[in-house]
Amino acid sequence: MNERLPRAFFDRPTLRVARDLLGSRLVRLEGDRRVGGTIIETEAYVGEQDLGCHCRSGRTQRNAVMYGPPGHAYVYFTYGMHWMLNFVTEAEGQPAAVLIRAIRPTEGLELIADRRLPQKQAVWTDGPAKLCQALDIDRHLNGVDLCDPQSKLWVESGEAISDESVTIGPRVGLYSVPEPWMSIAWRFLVKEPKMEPQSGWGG
DNA sequence: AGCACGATTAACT
DNA sequence: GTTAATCGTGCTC
Repeated sequence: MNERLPRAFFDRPTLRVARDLLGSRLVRLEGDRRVGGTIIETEAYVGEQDLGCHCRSGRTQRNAVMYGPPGHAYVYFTYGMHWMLNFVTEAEGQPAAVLIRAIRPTEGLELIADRRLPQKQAVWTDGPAKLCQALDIDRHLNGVDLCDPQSKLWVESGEAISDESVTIGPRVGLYSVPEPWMSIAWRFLVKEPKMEPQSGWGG
């Protein structure tokens, strides 16, 4: 089960891709060392009509990757210090992507520790900027083709996640976005005993 | 050219 | 629960 997910996986409705990414494995190759983990939280950002999406004002230099073909990485910078990793979905010309919000680290823990200590392991990769720091993901990976056998970032199939194990809710961090986009339930989260969701999810 | 703000995090009280 | 950190981006003048 070490094969990259094919472009057809990403060339589908964004909500389905976001749901199906749960349980799959994010892999980053540093030299000959694998670093990564199981995807446990995602969010969907779908098209120019989605006022929470970076494409709400049309195509710009920053969001251009989202308008390209599916299966590419859209990596952007925010809050003056943080990087975010997304996967482009749907057909070329149709801007949409899935934000990777959290993974459970499984490979390359020593490399992750180098970049995340002195934080505790439980919080090494439980946020979108944290996992980018842990996997050393920044502007250099923007636009990378996840389906190119040569690229150093990709996704592999992993464990199956049943619907009973998935929590669905509103996307995080959209404060001044009009409804229904602020509250629409486009966030997908694996229920895990170990990694408790953030506030507002009182299970 | 200037400005307000952001798909967040970590360290506070 | 609150807030500083920190700068690229997109919008307004």
